[in-house]
Amino acid sequence: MAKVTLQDVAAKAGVSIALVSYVLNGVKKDRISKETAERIQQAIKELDYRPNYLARSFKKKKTFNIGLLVADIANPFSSQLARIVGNEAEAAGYTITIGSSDESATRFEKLVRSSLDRQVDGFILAAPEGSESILEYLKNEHIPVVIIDRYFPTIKINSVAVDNYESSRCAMDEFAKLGKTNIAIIGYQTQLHHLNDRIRGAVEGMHPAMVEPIIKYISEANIEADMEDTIGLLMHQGINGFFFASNKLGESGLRHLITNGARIPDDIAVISFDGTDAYNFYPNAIGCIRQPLAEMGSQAFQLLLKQIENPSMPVKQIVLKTSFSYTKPIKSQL
Amino acid sequence: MAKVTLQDVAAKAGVSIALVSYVLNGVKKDRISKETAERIQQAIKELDYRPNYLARSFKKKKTFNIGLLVADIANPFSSQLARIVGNEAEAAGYTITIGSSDESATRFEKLVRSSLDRQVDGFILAAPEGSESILEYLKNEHIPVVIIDRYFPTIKINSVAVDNYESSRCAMDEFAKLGKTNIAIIGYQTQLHHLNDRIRGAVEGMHPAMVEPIIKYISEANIEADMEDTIGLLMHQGINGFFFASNKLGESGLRHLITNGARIPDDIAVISFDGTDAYNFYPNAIGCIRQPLAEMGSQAFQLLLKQIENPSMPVKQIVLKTSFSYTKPIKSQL
DNA sequence: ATATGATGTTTAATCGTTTAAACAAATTTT
DNA sequence: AAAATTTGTTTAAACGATTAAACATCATAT
Repeated sequence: MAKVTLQDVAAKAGVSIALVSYVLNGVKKDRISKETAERIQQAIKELDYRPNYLARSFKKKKTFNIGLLVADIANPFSSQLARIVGNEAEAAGYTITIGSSDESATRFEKLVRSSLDRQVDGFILAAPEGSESILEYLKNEHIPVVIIDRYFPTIKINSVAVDNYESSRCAMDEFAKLGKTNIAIIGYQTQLHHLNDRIRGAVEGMHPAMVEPIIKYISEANIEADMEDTIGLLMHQGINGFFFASNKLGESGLRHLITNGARIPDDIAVISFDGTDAYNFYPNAIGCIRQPLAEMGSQAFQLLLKQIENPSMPVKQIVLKTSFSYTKPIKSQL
Repeated sequence: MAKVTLQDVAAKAGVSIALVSYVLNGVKKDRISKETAERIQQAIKELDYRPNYLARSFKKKKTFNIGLLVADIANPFSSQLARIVGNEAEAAGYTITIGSSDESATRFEKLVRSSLDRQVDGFILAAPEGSESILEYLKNEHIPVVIIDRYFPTIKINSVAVDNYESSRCAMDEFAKLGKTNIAIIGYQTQLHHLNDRIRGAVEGMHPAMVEPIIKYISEANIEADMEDTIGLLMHQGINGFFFASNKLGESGLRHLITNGARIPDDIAVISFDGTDAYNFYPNAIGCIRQPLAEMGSQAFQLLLKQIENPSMPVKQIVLKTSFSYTKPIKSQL
């Protein structure tokens, strides 16, 4: 019942543990006699030997485990990312340990520390507001890191993100096409650059025919109440185009637009940066800026892997393109 | 730059590594002189020493890591569970490693094996169809396990689940209240007992006034197409009550009910076992059997913890109650 | 004065691997 | 036939912690 170790295999095959290890890892292949190798393989099979990865990791100082710290694991953006990174990692023989910072820098730092204590080989991080110092620390310690979804202009560090500014700017063309000229831009009250880029992009994407947009900042801790107030107010100000800067904002905003009797898209057009499954339940077409999640996850992991294998790799900041499309509303036959 | 070890701390404090370890772990408190202890604490702080958990786990044969294998990490049921278990674990000083079997027994076994190789202290498992043999194996090896959400009648093993049969049976009373008598029951084509219990419960929950229910089995691999056919067919058979046996079935079913022009709940009432966020976007009230996710996760972890601490603990099978409620549809002011 | 006990600290083995270095035996080169 | 090389295998140290046991030193009881 006790765990089978190299020792047991070696005893059974009548060789030293070193030889078993060599066979197991395929090193010194040319030096080991065919018969011995076979005998060892046989013993491994018969005893159903399974290496103790803990011992191996300990000795080799490599855990094949990476820390993935997302912003909010309950958000489909995060959970899908986790799934993609997980698959990518598995294919490369790595496992991931997922943590959710819930956008708290304190919690984030705690998670980073605890992952470090567990000797992760690297990190993929959706770092929250105020996490610059811990990122600097990781950089100084030469710990492989890839920032995902976000970026921090003051820190030169590997990252994978989308072009938030440009995507938002272009989305305004859609409002223009539909003849919407009174635009409201709903964003978070935040210091995160990638989110503020969305606002900036939208603002600077206004067409000449449009009036000065109204910008509202929602507090993340209080989305529902804030949104209710905001939408209620704006409905009486002739807004005919809403731009929501995140999937959660859009979800909440849409709900309140409906309760306020908005007719979408005839009276009011809606564009959201990213979406959720719930959008597909909505009876009207919503414009969505789609993020290439699969590519983000895959690129982030590959970049991290390169960095793990070559710690002195020059910093690489990958910016991916988004795509734009409308949801296909379910049309009732009634 | 190199990692600070006990060795370094010991050298700095001018003591042996054993003493540092004792201070670190708070053992032999009464034997260590106050001055030495302070000197060591000082050295720990000055060097910013952080224990190598890998080494510790290796020595103590305890990783404080548990494997959480869910059915499908993309399903909110799974991801929320992961979040809850993760928090519960964190509070107890454990980490979790999440895997998604995607309901494949082969993949499930692979994940279990790989977690074992990494020396997890135990498992919380949403075991898929056909995983009995690997569960037996875990049981025989006395590896702490808690099955969650499901159960396997042939295996006596710790579990936390809801009363699927009773919940479904009682849900039929709702149809009765609404005067719905022609019920369609939509389930998965599966061998999983907890899912079939839902069907059985619904069937045996029929009221005398109801006609024999129609039961349809959807293939999980092909939900959308199967559901389209099924709903299309049933709409012409005078069905006025739909019971969906899972959140995903309900989501898909609702979509197709809308496209088929169903008027909910006037003509057709809908009850679903569990729901998703998308349900809240739906303009009509949907009956939902709600699972006590937080309690499931918490109980599962606590049960596992007890088992880890006392491996000879008698098997405990926890059955939790569900609750029933309708979604609050968003009403347009139009 | 000597045995006994308490106090404070160190020694050394151990966990299961990996891997450089040493070694012995067989083979090839001089 | 001695030297050099190749082939096949073993020895032993190391990774960073834990912990039982040993060891001093000092205080107290006899």
